[in-house]
Amino acid sequence: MTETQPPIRRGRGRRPAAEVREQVLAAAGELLLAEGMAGFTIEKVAARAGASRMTIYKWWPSRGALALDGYATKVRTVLEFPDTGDIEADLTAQVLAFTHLLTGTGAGKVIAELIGASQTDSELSSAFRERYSAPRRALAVEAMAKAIERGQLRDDIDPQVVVDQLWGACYHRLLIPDEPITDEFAKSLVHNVMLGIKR
Amino acid sequence: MTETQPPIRRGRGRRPAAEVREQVLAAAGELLLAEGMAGFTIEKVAARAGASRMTIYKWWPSRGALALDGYATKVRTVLEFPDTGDIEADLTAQVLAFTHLLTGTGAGKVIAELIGASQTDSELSSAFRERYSAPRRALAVEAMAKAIERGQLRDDIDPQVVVDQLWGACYHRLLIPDEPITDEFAKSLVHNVMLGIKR
Amino acid sequence: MTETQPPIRRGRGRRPAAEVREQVLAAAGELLLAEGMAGFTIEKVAARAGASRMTIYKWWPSRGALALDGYATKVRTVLEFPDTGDIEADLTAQVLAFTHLLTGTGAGKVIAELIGASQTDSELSSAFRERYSAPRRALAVEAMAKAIERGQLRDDIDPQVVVDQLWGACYHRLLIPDEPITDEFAKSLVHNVMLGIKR
Amino acid sequence: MTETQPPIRRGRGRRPAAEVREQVLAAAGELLLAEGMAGFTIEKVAARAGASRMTIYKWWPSRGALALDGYATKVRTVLEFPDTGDIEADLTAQVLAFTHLLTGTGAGKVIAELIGASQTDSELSSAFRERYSAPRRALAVEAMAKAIERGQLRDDIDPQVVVDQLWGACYHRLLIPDEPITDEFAKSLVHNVMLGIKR
DNA sequence: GAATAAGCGAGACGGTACGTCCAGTCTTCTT
DNA sequence: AAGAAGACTGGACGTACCGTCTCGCTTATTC
Repeated sequence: MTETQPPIRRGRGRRPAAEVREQVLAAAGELLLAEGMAGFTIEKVAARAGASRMTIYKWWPSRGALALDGYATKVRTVLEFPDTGDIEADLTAQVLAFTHLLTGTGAGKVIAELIGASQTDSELSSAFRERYSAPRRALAVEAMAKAIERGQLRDDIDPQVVVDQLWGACYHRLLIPDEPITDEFAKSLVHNVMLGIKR
Repeated sequence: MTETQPPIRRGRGRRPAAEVREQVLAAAGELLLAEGMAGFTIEKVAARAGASRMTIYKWWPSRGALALDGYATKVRTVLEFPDTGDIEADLTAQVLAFTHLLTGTGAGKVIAELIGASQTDSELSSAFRERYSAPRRALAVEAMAKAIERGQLRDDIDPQVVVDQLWGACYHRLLIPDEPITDEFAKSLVHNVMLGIKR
Repeated sequence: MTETQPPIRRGRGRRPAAEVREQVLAAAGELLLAEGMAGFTIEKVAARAGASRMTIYKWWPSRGALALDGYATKVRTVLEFPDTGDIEADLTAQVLAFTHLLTGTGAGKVIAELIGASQTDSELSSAFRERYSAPRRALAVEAMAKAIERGQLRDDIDPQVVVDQLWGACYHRLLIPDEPITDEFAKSLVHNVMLGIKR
Repeated sequence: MTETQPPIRRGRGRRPAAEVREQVLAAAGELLLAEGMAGFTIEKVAARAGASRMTIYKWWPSRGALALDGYATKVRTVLEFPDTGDIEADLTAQVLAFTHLLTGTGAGKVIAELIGASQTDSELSSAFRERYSAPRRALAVEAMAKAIERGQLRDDIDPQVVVDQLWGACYHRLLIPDEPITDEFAKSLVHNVMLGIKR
């Protein structure tokens, strides 16, 4: 059986869109991890992918949108929020997982730069919210809603706000690194908001 | 307000450094408010200020650093954290003031873009932290430390974490606007963290 | 006149070659008159004709060849050189007719641009000579040959050279417009070459 | 005496305009002769000259204008029309010199392509006329005017028209090569127009 | 009080990337 | 089986800024 390896046809004619998209996304992801958003250029992505700039402009609305897609292709994180019945434990686990993602791998820098770029790239901004932040926020909110039903949390709180106080606090230290992101920090976040800081 | 008075054409010769700096900063501030970071260009600042690009490069290490300086010149916010003895009221007042700054004026967008640009501009990043975020963080931490001494707050909490849970949550909604920044939100932030959300 | 009628969308399937050719040529002629060679693009012709670029490439070897064909379709000049027996009158009439063609309608600009493009498009160059200039040259040469036989012209002259001195002179003023093309000019051309300029 | 050889400074800073212009023109001339107008690209000229495209756009209004300048730099023909007192001999000599220029060297092709490009490049068109064709036309006209004064030519002729019948005829065969450009042709041109072709 | 040094404005330069246009090639779908 | 539709590479276009560098001035400092 002669492994007819994927030919990766080149030259001028038409190629299956899927093949091109795949190569472009791979190149985008690699470049993003290698150089960060500062060196992330449509020109460089095109060169790396062996594709034409025109093709990229046809499929992606902005530099940032391409970067996000490239990153997503590279990382493809699982989207889950296990419900053990103990909301405090679950929140702690999730926040810890998030801080580990931010600090443990190169993902922290990339996410920070994507959020940074989204401040002046509305295409990236909406793409990031729709495909990244909003779904994650929804999962956490849902888990807390269930906990309220179970009577584990007060029923007069807004879970959306709690999300900002847990994950938003982590983003804060990521984007404005006055203070470091540690496990202690992650645990304190949950602890504070669960028990309150009032004496 | 900032009466862009006639460019004061002074010929090409040497001018006092102070005068030049002043005009450059004014121009930078105006341009930042007018076009945002996206259109904020050293070239445009130089043209607006009637200054040479060389001069700007001599005094500011990066585009972002210049933008921050220009913004600071334009807004020059007061730095204070009144201590009434009631920590909950003080925190609420401060967080509300902050959200009003972010939403009420054009400052929100500028701050967001500055933080965004700081992700790929280390000069801007450190300048922002040293001159903007760190001092404000210190004030809030100090206020909470006093409240701990007064016995109003538990003594096993880390005020630094609380800062992230209050101000960081606001930054979260500013930078990733999945949810809006409202007065209700601001008040809930303080309330949640003071009493805790556990039933 | 040329009523650009609605593109006749016919779906994607096969169409009779003749129909396609006709529509492409019509589109080419219109576009040429409308925008000149500068804006004459295979892409635009295809769009105007509702045809595929591939089809055009299959039938015409170059942009210029298509333009020439389109022009010929649009103008379809009569090819005649009436012989009244008076060679001087006939030459004057023909040269005048030519200058009127060049100046009176938009044809002058188009012919000039076709000749211009033919300098870097060998397909266009040979097509233009074979289908346009050579036949006209032959007619004039033939008329003069007859006049030589009739004894109206000297028998030691080369009619080919005279063609260059009459029509070539007109092309000269068309392509390098230092001097205008007037009736006076046309008449002088014939007069000079008939009688000579020597005292 | 350490021969401080001309450094041909490179790098980013400002270079004397004259030096850059010189190198660009040299590159333009070389490229024009090497590839003709078809391959004559601002991009290639810039690369060859080690200059920035922006610089070229700043100094030359169009591709054609640059090509003409480059050609002129490369060839720098003498501009003269010797007056021996015998107008027929002088015209013959000049026309022959012109045909030799067109056929003997690579100049013919280049001139043809420049005239060709000038049909869709108004900057080139006016530059060519002002700097190339008009002065040459004026010289020939002046020589004939003197001959008229000397009584060698009829005083009712327009020298401008004669120019078209001599040089224009040559351009005709250059641009629409139905017939070749030979010495015989050149001599016939003058002969025909001097004596007339009428029997 | 005149010479000198320190900057400054102006702006050109090499570069990099942008976003666009078209050429020419190739494939898939449709009639 | 031919044509439409249209995606693809490639290359040039003209533009915008970047950061660097040189001029010619003008002012402030020094002799």
